[in-house]
Amino acid sequence: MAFYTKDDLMTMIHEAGLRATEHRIGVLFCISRAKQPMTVIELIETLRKKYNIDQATIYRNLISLTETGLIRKLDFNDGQSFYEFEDGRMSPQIICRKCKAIEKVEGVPVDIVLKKIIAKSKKFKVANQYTLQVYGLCKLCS
Amino acid sequence: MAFYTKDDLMTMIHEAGLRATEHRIGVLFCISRAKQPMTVIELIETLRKKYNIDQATIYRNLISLTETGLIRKLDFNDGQSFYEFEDGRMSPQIICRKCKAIEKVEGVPVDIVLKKIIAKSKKFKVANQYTLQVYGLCKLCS
DNA sequence: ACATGTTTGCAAACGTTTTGCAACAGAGAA
DNA sequence: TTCTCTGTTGCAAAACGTTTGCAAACATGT
Repeated sequence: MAFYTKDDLMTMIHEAGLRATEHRIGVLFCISRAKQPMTVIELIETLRKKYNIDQATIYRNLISLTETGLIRKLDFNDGQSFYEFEDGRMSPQIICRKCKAIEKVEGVPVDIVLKKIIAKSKKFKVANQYTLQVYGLCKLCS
Repeated sequence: MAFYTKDDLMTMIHEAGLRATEHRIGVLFCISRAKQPMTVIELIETLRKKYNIDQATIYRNLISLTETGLIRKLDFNDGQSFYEFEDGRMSPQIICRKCKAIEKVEGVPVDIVLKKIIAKSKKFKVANQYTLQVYGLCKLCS
């Protein structure tokens, strides 16, 4: 897990073609230091306390940071949206049905399956992103 | 793709421990005959026209039918919820970023990857469901 | 420091989903 | 068939997460 300084993030934001405002850096910093993908609710609560950022600003920053590829949006099947720092490596996640804990499982060769899916598909011949979510009960809840 | 009569569906609903009301059968029938997973908006529109069902009733039926495992809820990363008939076989889907077309790709051995994920996981040892969504551009849009 | 276009806060609007309640209807028993 | 009990429905209102319009504030390049 990367551990960027605010200066690092500022540079990334500039390179993405956005202005490095205090609030935008704050949003990105918060997401980059989170141990798990964060819900919008968590982000609003945290950022309002820490930097007194308006929720509209947070939503707008989540959009701009997602569009420029600095963060990634995740949707699980419960209506909530999660955001995580974009580290360039997409990985499958396991989600606990009970406590909603999310574990990112790295180092699993998903590409092979993706290729098979595209090969079997009738309507697609190119695909560049995926989400693989596994649902179960974590050791603490089972 | 299964092709159930309303009587079939009535039996399924009974076996799920729910009352087979005209409206609940209607909702399940509509979903079971759909060629693609349907959005809630589509369902509300269709069912209001066809059976004059209130939207609150539709939402409540989607919940009860999902809870009893007769239908399945799908979330893609665009905020909309989709529902499809539960045929017991979970399959990966490819979604077109542009036209939002969904193709269900059957016959791909995903289980192998799932086992690897669980094997690598630190917090989980059991998992029973997954969603695998691949994003790209379909042949018509690319 | 200035000029430019971006970003922000506020409040209001928006679309989807949920709720409370009284009326209704399905399923089993009499 | 009729009765009874409980699950289900319609309606309207509320709740919820997200988006918008606008004027003020700000970041960046000159």
